Amino acid sequence: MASKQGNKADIVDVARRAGVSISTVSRSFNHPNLVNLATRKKIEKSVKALGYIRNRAAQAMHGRRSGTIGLIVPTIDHAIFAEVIQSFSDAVDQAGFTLLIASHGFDLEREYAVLRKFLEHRVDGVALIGLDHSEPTFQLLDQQAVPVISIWNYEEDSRISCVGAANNEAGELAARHVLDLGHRRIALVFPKTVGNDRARGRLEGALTQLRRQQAEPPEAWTIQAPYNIAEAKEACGALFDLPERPTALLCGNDVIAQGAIYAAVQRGVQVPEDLSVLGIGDFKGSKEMEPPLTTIHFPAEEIGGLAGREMCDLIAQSEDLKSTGHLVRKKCQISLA
Amino acid sequence: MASKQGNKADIVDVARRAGVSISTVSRSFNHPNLVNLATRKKIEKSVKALGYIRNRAAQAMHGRRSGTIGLIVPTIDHAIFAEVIQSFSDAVDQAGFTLLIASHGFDLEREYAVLRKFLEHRVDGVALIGLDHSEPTFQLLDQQAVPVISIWNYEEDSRISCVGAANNEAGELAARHVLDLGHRRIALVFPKTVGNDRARGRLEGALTQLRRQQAEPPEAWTIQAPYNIAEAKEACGALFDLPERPTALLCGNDVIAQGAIYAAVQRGVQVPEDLSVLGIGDFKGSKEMEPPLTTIHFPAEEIGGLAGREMCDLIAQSEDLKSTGHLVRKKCQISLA
DNA sequence: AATAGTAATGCAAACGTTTTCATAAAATTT
DNA sequence: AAATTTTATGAAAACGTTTGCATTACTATT
Repeated sequence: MASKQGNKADIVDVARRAGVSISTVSRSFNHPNLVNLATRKKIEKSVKALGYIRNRAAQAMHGRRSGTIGLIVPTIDHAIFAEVIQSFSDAVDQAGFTLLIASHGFDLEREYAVLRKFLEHRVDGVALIGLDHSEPTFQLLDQQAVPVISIWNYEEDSRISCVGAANNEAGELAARHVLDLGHRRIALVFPKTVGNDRARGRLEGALTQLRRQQAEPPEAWTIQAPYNIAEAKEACGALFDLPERPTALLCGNDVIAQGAIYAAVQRGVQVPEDLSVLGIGDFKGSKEMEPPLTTIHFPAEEIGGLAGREMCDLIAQSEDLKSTGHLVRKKCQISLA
Repeated sequence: MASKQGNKADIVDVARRAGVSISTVSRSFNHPNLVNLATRKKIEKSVKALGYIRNRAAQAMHGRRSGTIGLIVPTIDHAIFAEVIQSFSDAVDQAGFTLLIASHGFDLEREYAVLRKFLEHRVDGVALIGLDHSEPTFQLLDQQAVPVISIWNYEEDSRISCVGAANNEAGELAARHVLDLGHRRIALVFPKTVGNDRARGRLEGALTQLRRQQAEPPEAWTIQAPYNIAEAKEACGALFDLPERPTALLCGNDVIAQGAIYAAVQRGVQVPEDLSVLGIGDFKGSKEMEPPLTTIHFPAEEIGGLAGREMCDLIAQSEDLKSTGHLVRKKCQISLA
């Protein structure tokens, strides 16, 4: 019975078996250069023999970092969030952090609840999607002074640090592209914009550009579709069945655009001859479709990776206590794919 | 200066401000019924005033559960894993757990490393994808006696608990379907199967069924394509350009099938008139394609949710110490979508 | 050979909780 | 009114680490 009744070995067991004090064991993990090589070997052997695994919860109690970062997203099951989650995860993994993740289903009150839960776990940093958050969320972040970063949107006057691209520019670029192609009869298909600053920015950017060129679409050509290929297909189908059909379609994201293309193919509407369809997002596979989808590239992977690295930096800084409380903002470029 | 130099309030600060002992504060959180209502109110007020947030790391140190579950996946950025992650996350969230997530990029050594990291965080349970894992991984799980569940595959003699569907049945069902449609000239497009028991099972199931009906495809019609729409499209395109073209295509998953359909459309091959394409996975949007994709439904959402609930049960059981060490296996049904 | 410095180690306090046990006060029973 | 039970609370030990300080044993310097 190397250990007590509970089967798991702790640092005391390791120390006993190696014939040294627990301080030495602890040091051999955290400051190996302060420990004699021979002693270190003995400890290592003892660790192996007992199958000892360090307890980070206990470490975290010493004001040390917990080694975790919390990521809160609206939803995981989403082509583009999955991409950004992946690259964020890779970046923080590389720095040795463990990722806590939770989704709130686009409900900002649940977002607040998740944030509280993460803070109970003493995450070293928090990452959120977008810049639309509830006032209690902002206050809690502020009060707890936890390093925080917003992923996805760039805004020069954001309340918290952010890494992302400008959605309004994406909308503008999309609009400019179809205008440059010579289109004047342009329709818009966007998801609901309440509580969704991403979609709102894109829509506003597109509208601004269209108005500037006196090509604002009539009401009947400004339709809503959720982020869902089946419903988008149906909504766009209804649009195509109108007596007056647009010659170009600006879609809030690629899923909607894919639905639009399928609706067009279904009706024998030739893309791009009869109709230009433009997406935003540049999802995997969009370019490979037949007919191919033209789309504005939204650099999700780049944003996620950059945000992850920035998050780690922020944490490192906050550790130095010389934390200037300085916000960081990084802008990634959108482009025509 | 309500608190010490460090700005964050702890239970001692709360107790002082409320004029009670820390025991009482702790009790009012964990066993509120043992604490006088008036006292509880005072404590609550103090908590609010100080912005106190409980420290789960400290709780975890008392042999209490950490309240976390670790999920290790090959990759997050994957239509179908994203779906299963989402439903697993929802299920464990609902039980109050926090999810730790990490991806290993199909590298079983990294999987082992991630598992170790999770165990350092003293996760209450671990979930893995599939049943192919390294021997050290199995041994570590065993030795640490941590509740563990495998998501995705069902196998009646699995080494660890599992919740999933039978991939070989999916392959069989797919093959039977095209055979029933009268096809004899059938090609197979599957991803690499080494270290991927999902793909291997499907492929074996399909081959078994085809052989049974003397319709085993020639070598040239058994091709490999990664889980990637662009490469799948290209690989299938090459297949279609062969002098002898199959009349049906069995694809290892929907992404490959989508690539196949695009390759067909690109060449003017009519689906389903000239060619039947069958996918496995039933991704969002597969049915909405034009031409639509027929696919075997793999119940990812159901599996994730079930696995999440089962994971929580396993943890609850292991707490009771009467842990029989009994494995749990749940089979979800695949079906023609 | 005496001194100063360095390397290696141990002791004990600290971290923020939970929980067992003891005790005091109040409510209930006799 | 005394005895008993119940309710509410606090003191202190415990959880598994890290770390500042003290101690010892070398090594290098004079």
